[in-house]
Amino acid sequence: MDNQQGTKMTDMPELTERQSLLLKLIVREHVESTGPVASRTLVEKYNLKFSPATVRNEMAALESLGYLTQPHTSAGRMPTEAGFRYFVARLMEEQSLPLAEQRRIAHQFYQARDRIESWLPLASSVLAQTSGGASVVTAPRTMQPVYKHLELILTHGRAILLILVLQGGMVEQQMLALSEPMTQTALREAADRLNQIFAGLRAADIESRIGELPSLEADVARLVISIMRKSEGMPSDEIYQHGLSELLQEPEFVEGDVASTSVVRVLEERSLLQAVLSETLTPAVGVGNVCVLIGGEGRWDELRACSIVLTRYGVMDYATGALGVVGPIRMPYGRTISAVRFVANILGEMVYEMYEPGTREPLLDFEGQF
Amino acid sequence: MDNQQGTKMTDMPELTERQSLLLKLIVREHVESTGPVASRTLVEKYNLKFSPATVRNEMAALESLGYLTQPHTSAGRMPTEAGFRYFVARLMEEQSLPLAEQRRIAHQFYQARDRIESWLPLASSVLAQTSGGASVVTAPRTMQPVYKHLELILTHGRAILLILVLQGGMVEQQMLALSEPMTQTALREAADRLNQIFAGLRAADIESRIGELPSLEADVARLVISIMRKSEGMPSDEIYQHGLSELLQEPEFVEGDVASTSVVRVLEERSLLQAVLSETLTPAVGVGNVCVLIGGEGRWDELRACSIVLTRYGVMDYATGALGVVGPIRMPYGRTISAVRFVANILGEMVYEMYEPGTREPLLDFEGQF
DNA sequence: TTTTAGCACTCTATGATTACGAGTGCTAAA
DNA sequence: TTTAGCACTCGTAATCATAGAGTGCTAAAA
Repeated sequence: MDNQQGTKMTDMPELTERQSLLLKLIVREHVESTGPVASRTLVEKYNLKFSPATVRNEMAALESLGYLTQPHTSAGRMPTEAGFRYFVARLMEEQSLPLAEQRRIAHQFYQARDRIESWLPLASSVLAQTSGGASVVTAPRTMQPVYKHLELILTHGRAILLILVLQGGMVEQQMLALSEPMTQTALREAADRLNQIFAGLRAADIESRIGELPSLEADVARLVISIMRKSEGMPSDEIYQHGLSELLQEPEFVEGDVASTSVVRVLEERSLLQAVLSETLTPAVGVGNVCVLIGGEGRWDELRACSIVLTRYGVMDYATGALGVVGPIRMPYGRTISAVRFVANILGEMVYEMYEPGTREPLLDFEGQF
Repeated sequence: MDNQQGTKMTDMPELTERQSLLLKLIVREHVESTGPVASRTLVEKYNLKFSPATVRNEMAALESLGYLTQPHTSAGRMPTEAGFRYFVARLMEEQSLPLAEQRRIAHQFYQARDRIESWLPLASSVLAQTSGGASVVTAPRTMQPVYKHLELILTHGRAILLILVLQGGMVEQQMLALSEPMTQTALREAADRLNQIFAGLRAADIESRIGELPSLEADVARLVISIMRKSEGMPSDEIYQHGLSELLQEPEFVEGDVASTSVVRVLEERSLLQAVLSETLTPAVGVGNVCVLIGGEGRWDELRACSIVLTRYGVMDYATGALGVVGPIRMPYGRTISAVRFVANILGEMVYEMYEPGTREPLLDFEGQF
């Protein structure tokens, strides 16, 4: 199970069992306390069978392996990014959400089932609350968009508003300018003709039939194709987020320093966010697979101070979006990963019902649950 | 000209000419320097005809009127919120944007004219850059929405996706559940019938004709009415913002304190933001009127640390949105107000062209300018 | 060979003390 | 009414001493 990305497992030296235990405890303790953790504290708090001195020796070993650091000579140790990575890859056990919380969340989604437009904001707010970090949710996009309906609306002289409805109810709109003025009636007829020909087709199919069309329709068709193509590659730019203010209260961000500013910038600058989302998710991991980026992984400077837990949701090869949590590097990964996976599953289920309804057993039987 | 809201002008005691001058200079200086300003500094920097001692006397007077404060006994004075309010209402002169900047901005909008979906993000980013604060732009909403086109898409059993296109190209979507299953063809026919009857009508008109319809169509029509009604009152929940990270770098927010957190929360919590936007804008000020909220005006706790410069844009009684800048109380109001007004004008122009094209002289002749 | 007790050492955090300087308020004279 | 002069206040920065937390090392114990 390779839920790490960009880090080869083989890079990681083996640890003895005791070292593993200690690293695990140090991470746990550090996540709780925020600060460096001391040998004595560990021994006392976890009733270890060996002495602080032994712990110190092991700590020194873990430090020379690059998994721990000291802020200064006479402080305790805290995990490095590599330490967290090792932890996530090898030591962490997933902490699934308490059943009561799962039910509460499922119930919220159940109640929102008819209001499509509220799905993503809900997912975002649930994720933020559950994880304590800032959540990010992108709208699902079809990998192979299917034409459903086109609407052409005259706005001004030769200016037209084009509204394209794709299978699954996604709506894209764009303006275009005609080479010569037309009446609304003529436009309507043109749209109807295109709708008859193109309904149910993909971009490639439409392209192959452009030759048959008169020039106006052909122009429109080309625009339609470009819109459909655009949605193939990138994640949607419809992005929902929540919980930034809570995130900024985390001790590592109160410094008002470069750290916090860069996090805000990541969440604000959509292009940057999209880059992270898409580059991470392109090497498609399977459904249910969650991807963890720790400290920007050396690739994103703005993320140096934080970690991201990400996954795709939706129906693979059909319509997927991304969904994740941004938090401090010192993050309760086990819990966050569960939360992300859980919300992704519910949301995926709802999207699935929407696309190819009633053909598979739901992961979560909403109706049965209440 | 009453561009202040919620503060009666008559509350404001008269100031002597010299006091006005000093308040003006103190505000200007404080905005520049961030800190309290000293009597000596003022005299030297602005070559005043009177001595620091005189300035101190006047300052004491202004302080007892409530327009100035001292952080501590031996510091200079800085304006209070009331001081800023007086400044904005009486002393400030608007500083219109440099012509070059106006041109640059107009050019950007001109280039984006065909991509409707980029208008608001562009407005938002321009506003943030120009003002140095965080910008907020809501999508325009029609006060009296006009039905244009309806689309019913079968998704699953009795579940339907309803897409409603309003005049001006606004698109609303919602799910609904039918009482009994139907085919896509039947739905299409129903939608076509409704489209024929309702095209060009308002909610009230539609309501009066519900009686004529068979039950399915009547159900759908009721939903359509509720959607149209919803858009009458509140500002759109489609909100664009930009520049938060820059705002958080302002000295009053680097403290990572309550102040900065509450600002982030305001911008994040849409319901709160909508409350501010709508309550402020309901007592409709005329086009071109800009509204200034200083320090939350005692009504919004979360805004205590900041000011908002807001205006409506669009076509009154037809389709309007809100647009504004959130910044520190210590804000260059003259400049910000100009920026807000300028962007609102351009955006209003574009919306106008879209709604009722070619019938009035454009405020900004895009094409002529390049 | 591994573990551990003991101790010296290092570094930070905290508080007290001091000195400095910026800016005012007041008074008395112009 | 204005202003020069001066005492006074208060915050900031620097310096210093101290306490305490935690380690690293050494030598003894297991």
